[in-house]
Amino acid sequence: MTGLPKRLPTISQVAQAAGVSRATVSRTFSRPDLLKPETIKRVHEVAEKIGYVPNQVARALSTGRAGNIALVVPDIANPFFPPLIRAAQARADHAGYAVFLGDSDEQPEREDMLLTKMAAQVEGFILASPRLDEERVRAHAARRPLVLINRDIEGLPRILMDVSVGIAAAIEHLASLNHRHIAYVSGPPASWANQQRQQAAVRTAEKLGIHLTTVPAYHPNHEAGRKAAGELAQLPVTATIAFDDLVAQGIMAGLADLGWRIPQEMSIVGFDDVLAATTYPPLTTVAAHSADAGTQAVKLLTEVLSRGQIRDECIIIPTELIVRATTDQPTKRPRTASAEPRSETRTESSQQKPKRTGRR
Amino acid sequence: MTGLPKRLPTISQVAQAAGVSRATVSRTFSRPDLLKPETIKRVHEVAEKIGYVPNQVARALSTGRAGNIALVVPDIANPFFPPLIRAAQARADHAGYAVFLGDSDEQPEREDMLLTKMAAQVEGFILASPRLDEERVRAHAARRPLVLINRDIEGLPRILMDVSVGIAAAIEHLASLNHRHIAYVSGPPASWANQQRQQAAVRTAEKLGIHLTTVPAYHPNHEAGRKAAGELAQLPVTATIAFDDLVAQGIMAGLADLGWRIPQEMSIVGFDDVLAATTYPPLTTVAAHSADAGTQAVKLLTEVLSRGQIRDECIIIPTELIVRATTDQPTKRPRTASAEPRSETRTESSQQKPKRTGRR
DNA sequence: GGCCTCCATGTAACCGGTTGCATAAGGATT
DNA sequence: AATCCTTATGCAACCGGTTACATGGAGGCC
Repeated sequence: MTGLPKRLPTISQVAQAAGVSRATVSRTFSRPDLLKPETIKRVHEVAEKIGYVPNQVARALSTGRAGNIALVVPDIANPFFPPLIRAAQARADHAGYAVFLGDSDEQPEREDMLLTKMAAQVEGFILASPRLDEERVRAHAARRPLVLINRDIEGLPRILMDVSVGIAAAIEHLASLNHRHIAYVSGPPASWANQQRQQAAVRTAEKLGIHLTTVPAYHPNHEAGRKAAGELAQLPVTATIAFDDLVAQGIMAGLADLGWRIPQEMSIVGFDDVLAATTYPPLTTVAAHSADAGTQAVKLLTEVLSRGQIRDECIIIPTELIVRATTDQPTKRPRTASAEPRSETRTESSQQKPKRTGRR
Repeated sequence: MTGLPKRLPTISQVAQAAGVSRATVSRTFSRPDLLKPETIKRVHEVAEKIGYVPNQVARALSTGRAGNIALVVPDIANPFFPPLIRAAQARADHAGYAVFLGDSDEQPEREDMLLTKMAAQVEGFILASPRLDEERVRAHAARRPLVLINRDIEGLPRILMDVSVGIAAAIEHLASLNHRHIAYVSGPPASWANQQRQQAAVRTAEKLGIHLTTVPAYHPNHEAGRKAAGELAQLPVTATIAFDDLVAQGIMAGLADLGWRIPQEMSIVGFDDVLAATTYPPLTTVAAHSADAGTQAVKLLTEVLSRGQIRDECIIIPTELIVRATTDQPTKRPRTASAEPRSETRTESSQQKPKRTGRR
């Protein structure tokens, strides 16, 4: 048990020890071009010895530039975000900014609170998949430059993902494999991302003359997918597109519990490509390139910060189908008469299979 | 394209508009007990109208208390950390602190840099699984209170996981299922966590008279596990304990590629319980309760901050075996003569199975 | 009524940097 | 030698809060 660390060394201490003014020490670290090389050297030596590092807080107060940007996400634990966060950090670092990360826990009020508290400590905001209503987002954008990811609010710079390309590719891929009736397992109905994906799916299916049934999953996680599997098993579909990879993985587990083989008895397509290569079998999915979104957001924000102008820019990140091992031609189910109408029969048969009972 | 947001409203503007001094406005937000209720009300109204929020940066400069704590992790994308981060945030929030998150990308130098840059903006540090050498860690601890997670440096407050209990339980569990020869697939040899786990495994195996073989995986990820699976398949082991869940999942995928059935032909135990319920079959694992570690770390740090004393405290978080569906009694492999010596034969036979060829 | 206390608020210094302006020294120009 | 320019550095105000201390008015007490 010891006392707390004393205060950090200050510019005054360095100035005194080096026999120069505070201004000179300050310039050593911010505008060395104004000083004699030997002065710089001396100050650096003294600073090193004392353990002085410029105080970012004081610097922020006097310059108004904190050297930080805020990145707010709804849930760090959702695997969609970590790659985005890493990429954002890397890019921010590159531009001399540190990233202040906030997790809103999916709650709009927490999002609001975080933005308010952070406002003075950061130069700008990046809001990923914000849950806040448009009016509040605009209010925050009026205080600090703000870039949106996965949310389309006119007049604000934003990074969007063009889901339609990827979804269309996925459905075309399934169609070419001879699937004629597929399901879309949705995410949170209120989510902007879900609306985009669902609409794109409906539109493409219509165009290709494919029968599409929507099954709700509400929460975008494994468990919801697992539950949805039960419902899927009763539908006459041979392929499923899930809201995201987590849901897809849950569906795979749920169907496996019912004894279904993938992709033979059900083709599965995920979305986001965040788990993709780690599932078994490796998941066919629509890659959303979330890391790119993080990079682009920071790039856009730092441009706004340095140019002093807000650009009503909208950067679209293309999505892309990645075919792995969960999609294949539909096969007639060996255990039910192939042409037999549907659900009841199929459900029964799948329930006859021995069910795994690992505890959860 | 519009101009940047103007400066944030300041205390002076509020003071002027409310007809009081700056001190009074300040007290409205920090020591309201000193003021008349009606004054508070008036100031609040004015502040609300102007959109004033106390500037954390200025406050930090004058009080020396930033209201932030730093949490540095080696890799956000490793699923071990997000739950820890969330829990830490929640607890910090509770205590009135915001969390400044840094990702060191597993690089000691980045870790060093982050801590240096953040020093003035935070009141204390939490270092999760730090890669920095002990001397540097001590140097940072001398500047700001610091709590370690998963690293045992004497004299510093730290949160450790008692891996031995969980590992012992895992091996006893396997022993009781009649496994006599098991493998430990290690993580990074230099990692403190890996050393702990490996030692515990060796010790327990010895005590129970179980034959333990170590297989290196170097990187703690899915791919490394997948590679290790090839090696495992050639060993006469019937069960495997992996460095973490990611590696375990990779092993499962790798073995599945070779046509092995789990748990019938190989029992698998993971570590950390970060994926556990989402794999298929659900993974038996040693839960490390990483979220608890986050909570405890923040709790310890805030205590240190408010008591003004550093406690050389070491909080041990117990680990616990969670049995799911990847462990069972070893069965004789149906495709090889059960008593037959080993590897070559077994390897051949597994390669006869049709191999899945999803592209990666 | 005079004095003391207490309460609510104002005054001004301070936190640790940055930066516009002033100044001094040295060199070049004429 | 006087003037001017350039370069290197110091001086002091400022960023937006906090807080020790000062002040003034109201109420209590003898």
